[in-house]
Amino acid sequence: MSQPVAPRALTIADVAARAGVSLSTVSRVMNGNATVDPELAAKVRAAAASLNYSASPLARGLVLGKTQTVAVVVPDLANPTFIGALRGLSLAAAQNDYHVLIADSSENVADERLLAMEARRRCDAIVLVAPRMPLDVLAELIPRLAPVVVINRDLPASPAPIVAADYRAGLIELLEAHLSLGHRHLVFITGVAESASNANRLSAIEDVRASHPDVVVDIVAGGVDFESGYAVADRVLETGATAALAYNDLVAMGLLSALHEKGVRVPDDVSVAGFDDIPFARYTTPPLTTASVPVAELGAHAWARMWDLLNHRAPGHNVFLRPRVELRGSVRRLAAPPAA
Amino acid sequence: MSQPVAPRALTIADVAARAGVSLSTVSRVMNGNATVDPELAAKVRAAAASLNYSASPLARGLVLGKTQTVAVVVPDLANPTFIGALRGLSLAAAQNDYHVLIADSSENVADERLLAMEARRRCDAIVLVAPRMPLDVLAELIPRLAPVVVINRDLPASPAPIVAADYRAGLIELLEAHLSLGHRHLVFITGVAESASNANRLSAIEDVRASHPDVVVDIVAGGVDFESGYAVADRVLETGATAALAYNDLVAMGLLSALHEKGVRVPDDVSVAGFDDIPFARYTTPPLTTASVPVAELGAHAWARMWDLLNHRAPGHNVFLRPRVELRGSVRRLAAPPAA
DNA sequence: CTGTTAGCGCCTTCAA
DNA sequence: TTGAAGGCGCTAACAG
Repeated sequence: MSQPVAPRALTIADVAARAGVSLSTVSRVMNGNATVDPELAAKVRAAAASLNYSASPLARGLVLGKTQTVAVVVPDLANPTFIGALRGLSLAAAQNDYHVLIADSSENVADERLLAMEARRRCDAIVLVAPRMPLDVLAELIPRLAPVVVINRDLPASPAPIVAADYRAGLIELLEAHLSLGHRHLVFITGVAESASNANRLSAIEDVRASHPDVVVDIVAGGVDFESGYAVADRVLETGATAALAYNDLVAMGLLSALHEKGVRVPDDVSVAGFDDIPFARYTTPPLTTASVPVAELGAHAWARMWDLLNHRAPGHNVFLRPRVELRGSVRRLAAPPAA
Repeated sequence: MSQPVAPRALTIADVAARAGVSLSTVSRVMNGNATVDPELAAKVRAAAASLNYSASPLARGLVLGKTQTVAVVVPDLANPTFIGALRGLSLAAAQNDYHVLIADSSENVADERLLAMEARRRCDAIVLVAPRMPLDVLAELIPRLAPVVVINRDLPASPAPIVAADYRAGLIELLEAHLSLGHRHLVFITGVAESASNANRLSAIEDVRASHPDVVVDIVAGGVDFESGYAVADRVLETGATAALAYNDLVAMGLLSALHEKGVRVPDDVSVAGFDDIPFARYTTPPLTTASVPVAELGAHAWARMWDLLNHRAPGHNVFLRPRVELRGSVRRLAAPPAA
């Protein structure tokens, strides 16, 4: 036997009948619109309360042309970064009585375009988290999805507000932190070659190389997951670097694990750092030094921009959050500092 | 300047005009309903295609009384279990052209009821993940939200289909696995006392105690997070148990960390196990033995039940997924087994 | 200040 | 087979 369905909700007509007024009066009272005779208003409110009435969002949406809902397009709900952003956004949106629809493309870049357009039809706006979407597709898509807020992409002259972490600046800070600790020979484990965020990282390295001619930064091809980090341990060690910086925490954790198995001590034999500060970074052995990306804040800022857009206000300036260096046990000081 | 909004979508009237037919004909063609003259149908389809028309989900929703959307009520998007379920559900729902609205109560049990009812108004059904919601509230709420599917609660004679992990059975298996490895003195670190899932765990322990009179299982009060595990290390060691089983992986990881700092070797000095198999459990040092809860499958099963409900079919039987023991490096064999 | 009317965009009887 | 008309539940002009 199938589960009985909740009884049909009451309509505005039920309330009107109960209160002995017209539909419009009820509507007005419910929306606090025009002025209504206090006595009637009270009657209406009483009727609505006793009937436990609330207006159908669907019907309101149709006539008002707005759904009180935004869709978030994410590539993969398994990724802590996206979840964090989703969470931050969802909480902030709820504060403004907005709802969040999720559109998980499950890493299928090809479908992302359609998915977003589809989602847009049932929503008032789109929050786009699409790290892999080609720039030209993005450029064509944004006007059709508007209002849109873009997370973690740096689009030149984007018509859509952008909220992103500044991975480049973050990595520079992380590299500099290593230099301050006396490291002069580093090795960076890359992500996937094609990705924009990987280019960011490499550009940061160029920057540091240029400003510190005495420093060597080797590059080892890596990946984005634990296994990648695990796999490159030998190549990392071969460089002879005193510190290894991984594309992200997952890779760093893989490296940590491989080094542990090989009997290479961290940080005594080699220092290791990650990037992102995912929830478990602080719980590795030793705790992982990393650059923390405030993912929930990303979501909250995205909502702030979105809220402006929805209210036809100029959105706040594009915001780039600087990841913060979290120095933990996996990185050690190389030379004793001069006495202060 | 505010971002321009996407142009208003075309209506069925535009298509009708373009094809030179009536609205109803377009509607029929779009829905493949009544039979339409093939020639006309072709014209309509051509018009729709050239105009890039698709029906307004909002308007359809209003007249059809269904939104093609379900809401998932979760206590906290930061919890890997809920995310896993959400992901599994979202992917499965998408297969059936259904959309997922998230309703994050941010652990606010008091608001959960209202949140769910609110969400229900804009959706066709509710998936409820509410581990802390009192039974009586649940009982009162379910009929009003129907159709509903409940995740990870074991309600006696529930009118709503249930999809859950069998924590009790899982813990028994995990305990037995320890016994097979020669452990005779265990210690269990509890979660929060009030929670139903904690009661499950304790009941599992009673079960094992009863069937193995020679085995000692001590109990230490713990919690649900890393810090709790970290804090109870001394009390765990004081028991003299050869193996510690934590309420969940987070607690186990905290314990692991504290033991490491104290110079207590795992698993040589003491074995440690968690529960859940969160994504990072395999990456601890040593890799954490645990009982893996298939969270994404939970979501997929939930959707299957939901799909039945939505199609007025009797839903599949309630399903309890048995967590699987994942024996990893954090637990060791105590006595050499007799030669086979 | 209140009620009547006309849609929002679509689907579905009902006649033709 | 097709078109016209009514209505899903609500809001926003428009009269009164």
